[in-house]
Amino acid sequence: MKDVALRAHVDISVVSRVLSQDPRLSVTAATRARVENAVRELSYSPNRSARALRTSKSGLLTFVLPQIANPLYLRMVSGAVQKAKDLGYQLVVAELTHAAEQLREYQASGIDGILLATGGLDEDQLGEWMEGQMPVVVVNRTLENSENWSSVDYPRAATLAADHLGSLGHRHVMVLTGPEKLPGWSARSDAFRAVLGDHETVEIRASGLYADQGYAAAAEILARRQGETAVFVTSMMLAVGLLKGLRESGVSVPEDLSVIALHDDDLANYVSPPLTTVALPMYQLGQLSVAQLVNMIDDKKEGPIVVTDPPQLVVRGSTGPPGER
Amino acid sequence: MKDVALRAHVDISVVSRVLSQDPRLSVTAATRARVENAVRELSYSPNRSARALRTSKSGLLTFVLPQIANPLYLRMVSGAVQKAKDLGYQLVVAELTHAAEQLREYQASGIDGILLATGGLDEDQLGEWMEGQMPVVVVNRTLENSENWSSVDYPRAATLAADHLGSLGHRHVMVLTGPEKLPGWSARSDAFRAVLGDHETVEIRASGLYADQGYAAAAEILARRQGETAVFVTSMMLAVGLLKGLRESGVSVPEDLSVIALHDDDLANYVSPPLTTVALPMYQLGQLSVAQLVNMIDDKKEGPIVVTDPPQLVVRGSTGPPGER
DNA sequence: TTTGGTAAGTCAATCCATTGACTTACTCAG
DNA sequence: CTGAGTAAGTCAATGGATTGACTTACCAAA
Repeated sequence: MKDVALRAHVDISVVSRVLSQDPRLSVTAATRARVENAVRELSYSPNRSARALRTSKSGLLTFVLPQIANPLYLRMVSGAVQKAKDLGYQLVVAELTHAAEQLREYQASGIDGILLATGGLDEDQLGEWMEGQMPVVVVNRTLENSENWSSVDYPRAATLAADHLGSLGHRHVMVLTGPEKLPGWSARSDAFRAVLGDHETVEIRASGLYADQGYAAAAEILARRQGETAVFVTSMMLAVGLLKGLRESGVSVPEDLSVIALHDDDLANYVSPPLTTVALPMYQLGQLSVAQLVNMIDDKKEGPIVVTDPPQLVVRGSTGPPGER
Repeated sequence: MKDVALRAHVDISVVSRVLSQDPRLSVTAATRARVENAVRELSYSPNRSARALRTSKSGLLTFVLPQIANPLYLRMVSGAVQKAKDLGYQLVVAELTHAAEQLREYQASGIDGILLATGGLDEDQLGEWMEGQMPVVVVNRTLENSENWSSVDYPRAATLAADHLGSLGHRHVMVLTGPEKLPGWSARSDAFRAVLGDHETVEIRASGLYADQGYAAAAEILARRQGETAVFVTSMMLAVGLLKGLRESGVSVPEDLSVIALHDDDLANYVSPPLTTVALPMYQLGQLSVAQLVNMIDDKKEGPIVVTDPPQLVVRGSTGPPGER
């Protein structure tokens, strides 16, 4: 920066102010141009560490994930990386371990804010994260005691799925959800019930959110089935496992049983039969969550965010008209 | 740090030296203890930005990926994150865009080193990355003009696959590989040929490394097939797509054609039939690559790394004895 | 001609840790 | 008792950018 100042024949403070667009500085156009040229000629770019030290902002955000290797999260991460870059931040990824410990660490390492994709933490556990003085946005779920969350439109997605099944002629449907009693989750199945009518819908809880647990849930689904002709699954990986379970039990999809799931991924194309899904804008969710977090960091207040890009029904082979039985 | 020094009745330079284990400092055990207590009591931890400024080391590594959402890379990323944390670094993720531009950016942002998972760059393009003065480790492939790469043992993995097919009775096998003429890739199929004998093996090149391209390759495989009873696929996602292509063409796996692929992922369980694979230690690859990169940063010389954990054959449903045709 | 006001910059402290050079008080050999 | 040597610390410059306070020169109004 000193070199730039020298070359432009100004004080380094002018350089700093020009670069950071300080409104309190007034400069002639000529001076400004000299500075900008010097910056270009020396291909100068400010030292992040120095800036971080002075401003006590590191320009780093951490995205904390329960497990890195989950396709669902990746879209979000991808969107978050992109947006972070646009806003001048860098995104560090980390796996969820112990809240208190991790928080201390991030505090110490000068992270500016945290994106938290929890999958399966209850509000108490989340409390630990929110109580620190570090900005945290909880991604992909709603929260009752806080505004710092972001989500996609699950009720609407569930409605889309229900409409699809309804229009195929299904009247009795089971719901397969994850283990938690999370506000977000129940909204999914609530919206779903609304469309198909009020009668009792059997809801099965898988013990997790991954394919294995969906596979394991197949048995329970078949055992408790009473004339239902379709299964609505609230998370794609569960459905992938379920499909395998059904296949091995000799249930043919969609003739015997239709399956539809929330969330879409390329993978849905490659299971057999290809899985009908409702695609949700997870990339945008990542982007908007970063924007929201950065706003918090900058003390611009902002409420919760629900991504407005509409869910898309992706019809593949796992849904069809109910068979006559 | 000043507070700690005050509390321990020493100069802050003593604190600094105790904390960074400077061998040039000599202190009495008592003084050292006082410092350590003060650190604990104030739960002090050094300011990363200040340290970064002073030492011009940011403690940040960037893992550059062609696309974040690929399960293969994720294991590596996961291992890398873990190891980086152990070594006191944080891992930033980024998607591959334009080399020169990205390099400048990382230089400016004070990144200490780069892990580069290229999938499909040729050595020229890689050259751009290697020529800067920034430490770069190219992950998951070999390089001819540089020592800065890390890989897993592909020849051995290919041998395992070949042995498996051989012991099932297959004698004529096709190979489906990715598009590049990369040293790493040909090593895979070379080792493979060695086991099954010298006769010409038909090698099909998919136009990419993802499921779609495997799907597209199915047609070519069937067209060029001449009595081969198995396909060896050098990358799992290709095989996943291939399986779908074969299914749609009415080829039954493994009765008509066995399929075996390199790399394993949970996903292999959920395609139909479940895919037989050779699992490679990608998590360890991520770990060791970080270790290697950090050594480079610290100027400890280190050659290329090949992860020694052995590949594991994972037999699932996509391989079987050749059918009589 | 003086005064006030403003545009255009400049000054210098500050963020916090690191590190080469230096001091001080001892101990021990001669 | 003296000088050399060492253990145990201390001093202070340094890294690069930011920012509140201050200066200087010039113009316009009275």
